[in-house]
Amino acid sequence: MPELPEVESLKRKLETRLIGKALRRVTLRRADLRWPIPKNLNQKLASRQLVGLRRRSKYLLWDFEGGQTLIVHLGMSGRLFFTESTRLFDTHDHVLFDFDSKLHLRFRDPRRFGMVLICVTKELPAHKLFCHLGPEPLENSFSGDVLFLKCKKSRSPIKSFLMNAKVVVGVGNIYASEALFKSGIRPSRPACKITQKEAEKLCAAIKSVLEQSIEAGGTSFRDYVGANEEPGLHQLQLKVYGRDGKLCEVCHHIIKKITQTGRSSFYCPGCQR
DNA sequence: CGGGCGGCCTGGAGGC
DNA sequence: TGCCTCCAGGCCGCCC
Repeated sequence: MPELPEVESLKRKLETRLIGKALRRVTLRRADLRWPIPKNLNQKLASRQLVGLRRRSKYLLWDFEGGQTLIVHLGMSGRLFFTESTRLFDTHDHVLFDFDSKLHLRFRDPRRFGMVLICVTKELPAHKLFCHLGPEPLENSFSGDVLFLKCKKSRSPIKSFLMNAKVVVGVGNIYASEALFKSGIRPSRPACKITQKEAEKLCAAIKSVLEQSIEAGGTSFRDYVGANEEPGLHQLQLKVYGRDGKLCEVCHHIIKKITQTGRSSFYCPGCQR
């Protein structure tokens, strides 16, 4: 389940090998993902040079010369990886990107929740996927003050609140649980009951949990692998996510699992108030 | 208008 | 061992 750190790690690995390379050919093997993949990808991108890779939220943005940007979202089970062979395909290999220098990249997504779209680079900020997004959690535009002001206006449980992309982007189920553990806040607390001090602690916890995960190459809990199909290592550092029934490393209470707005949340009843 | 939830998918886990 | 059910979850869009 790729979240922000997984997409960021992937971006860093891809850019060292792909920036400046020309995309020779795009082959679309299956277009019927949840959002259909446009059939004219090859027509728009073939023989164009990749001039930049960016990440916004969990979207990977590929800027090509000629002013087109490819938008890729890994959804739940999406993978993007280099491959030697251009022949052996899995049934879930939906798009093949053949770059110069025999760099073959493959987009595989068994659950087909992912997205591969194209947009004119200049029109990206106004695109409906991007125009309502909140701040990037690792940038200065996301601060304890900003979080506190937003919290005051909402009675949603803080865990659901953090997963709302209008509040902050890129914080999914794993890192929301982990950041709340780190800041000692129960996931069920109404956002408006968070104090200024707690908002500052929570903001810092979100940043540090995400940064540590990027450092470890992301979390490979189920589906995520890196550009060379290598798993991330951050799952080894998880304190509460997926650890229900086990003992908290800090206070030895039993970690609990609850459901909030249809998603599982994990917390320590001893550490989180 | 904001928040909750259903639908989209398939693989893997767990129960019988 | 095999079949069936359930669960995972990001995001959109509908509905209250």
